[in-house]
Amino acid sequence: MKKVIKYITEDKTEVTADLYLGDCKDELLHLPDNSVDLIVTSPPYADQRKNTYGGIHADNYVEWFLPITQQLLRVLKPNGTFILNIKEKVVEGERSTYVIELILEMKKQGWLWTEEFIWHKKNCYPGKWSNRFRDAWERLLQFNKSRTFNMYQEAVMVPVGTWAKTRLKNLSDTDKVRDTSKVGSGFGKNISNWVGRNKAYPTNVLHLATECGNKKHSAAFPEELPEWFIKLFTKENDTVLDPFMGSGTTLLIANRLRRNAIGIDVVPDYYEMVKKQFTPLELYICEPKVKYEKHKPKRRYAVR
Amino acid sequence: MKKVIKYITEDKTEVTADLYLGDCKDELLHLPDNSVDLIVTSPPYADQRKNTYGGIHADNYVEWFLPITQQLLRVLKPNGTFILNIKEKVVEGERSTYVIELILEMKKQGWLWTEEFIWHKKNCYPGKWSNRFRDAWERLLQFNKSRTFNMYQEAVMVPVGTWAKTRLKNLSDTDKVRDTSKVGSGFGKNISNWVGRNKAYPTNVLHLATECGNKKHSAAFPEELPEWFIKLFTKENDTVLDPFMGSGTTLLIANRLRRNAIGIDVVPDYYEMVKKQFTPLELYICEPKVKYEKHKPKRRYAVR
DNA sequence: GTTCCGCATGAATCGATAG
DNA sequence: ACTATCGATTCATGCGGAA
Repeated sequence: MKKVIKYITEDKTEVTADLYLGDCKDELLHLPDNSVDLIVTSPPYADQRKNTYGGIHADNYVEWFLPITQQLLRVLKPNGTFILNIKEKVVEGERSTYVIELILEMKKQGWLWTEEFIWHKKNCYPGKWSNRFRDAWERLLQFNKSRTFNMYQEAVMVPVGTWAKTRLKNLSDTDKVRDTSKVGSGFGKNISNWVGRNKAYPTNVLHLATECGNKKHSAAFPEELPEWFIKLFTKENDTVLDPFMGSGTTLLIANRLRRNAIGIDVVPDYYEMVKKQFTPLELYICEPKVKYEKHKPKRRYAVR
Repeated sequence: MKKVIKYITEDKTEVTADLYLGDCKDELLHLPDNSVDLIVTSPPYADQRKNTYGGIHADNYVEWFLPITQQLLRVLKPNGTFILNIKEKVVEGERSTYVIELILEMKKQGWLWTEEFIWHKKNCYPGKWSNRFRDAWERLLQFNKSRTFNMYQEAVMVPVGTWAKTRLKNLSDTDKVRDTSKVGSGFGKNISNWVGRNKAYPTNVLHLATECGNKKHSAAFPEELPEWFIKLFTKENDTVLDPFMGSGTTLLIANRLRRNAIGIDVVPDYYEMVKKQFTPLELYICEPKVKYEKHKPKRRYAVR
């Protein structure tokens, strides 16, 4: 099953959102070879989310996942990137090893394990104390088909530390904040050219907040996470795939950043929910780009 | 070779520091079974520290390390804990797999892999590459012999004078600006929210800086790291072991916290340096315990 | 005694050059 | 061809000396 939603932005750029309902192992067969620039996904963890995904047992997890990664390897472009958000769970007081076993098996498939980013979750509720240690991080495994993958580092630069404040004396605090938010919105590339050296390249630790407000969806995936990787590994009009789209956060961000999106989910409720999300109630008149992009761009749409 | 240094604190408590010079695989044979409460160590990483430790090649690392973990398993008490600080390096554009292979092999030895803490390094090594960001984290793998290991969470949750307060006291503008900018919405966007709290909420991510001021030795091991684990996994008069003691940071902290310490190192220079460190020039008059341990306890010493 | 500023120093990584 | 060494790149921290 397939549904294509096409957006035409004010500058005549088309970005699409293709939705598939079904097991991604099967639905991925519909995608051609070497057609996806970035895969960002957060598959169901072992024995998690039993109600929706049926709960894959930790012992069978690798076996279950490998046919999918085989397909992902096929559809990914030679210079594309696969970001896998996963964390092993604790079973009877011990950490399961299916994640590290999966890494070793994927290498045998031909994947390169190029990096492991850490998502360092920040506490949303500073006043709330628990009697247990909070699990404050998750793995973001990066896999590639080639060592020469595409990477647009300037898109995700961060403000430099205060040690360089002598250089920034002429800039006010509001200037700095405004520059930051502008970069954060995903537009206005290469601001560092005219701001000077007040930006630094980030590290492989992402210090982001967990999603606090939105508890509608089971998968609490902060928007900043896919946004960061989409900006880092794709350019406009590239294609982003999420084979376990869930509530569709990755797709939404991809379209917002003018990337084409492909989403797959086996759960009809998720599929319908995302479909609705991608169907605006009205046609909007296109507006010109606004400086600093505080809003989400209006767009016309068509369903074919 | 062995050297025992005994401290007698003001409340008649004795804490000792045992130093061994030699390969820890051999020296560990001198320790009795089930005699150590906590092992905290940072072995030489693969292809690292060539000038001092010879540099173990990544391909041989697991084979080299397993006999040592076998001994560590023997000397650790049934309810003790082993904290292993390690990080794989990049080889030909890919992350080495020797660390995750080591985990799998240690499980075969009987170890339980119970937790993985993350050391998020505030000041990581600089550099820029076209396909990679700076590496800002290291693994702190926790292994146990039993699921019912000793853990004194109150010690690290308990307030003041510890890790949390010192960190917050030095809260830099970098923290505020950068964290705020990275998080678009919601609250809890800022570490400064923690200021004023009298309790540290423990997570499995430790956000610490390396110490690059110490020019004498190469051990960039921040004191807070062993301190945190020693408080978490031992009580006073317990025994802490570091089979790769290096500059002896772990031992020093252990004694300071009134834990017995055992250190091993194969490098004579390190051995001599640590020995000197544990030999104060004067006898100090004992002082009463100060609340929250803001000071380093004075102590008498004896060498036998 | 503060605050400020200059400076060396890192468990790094890549690509080119040398043996 | 394959391994070993070297230069270039980069940024936060804490120390010491100065204002």
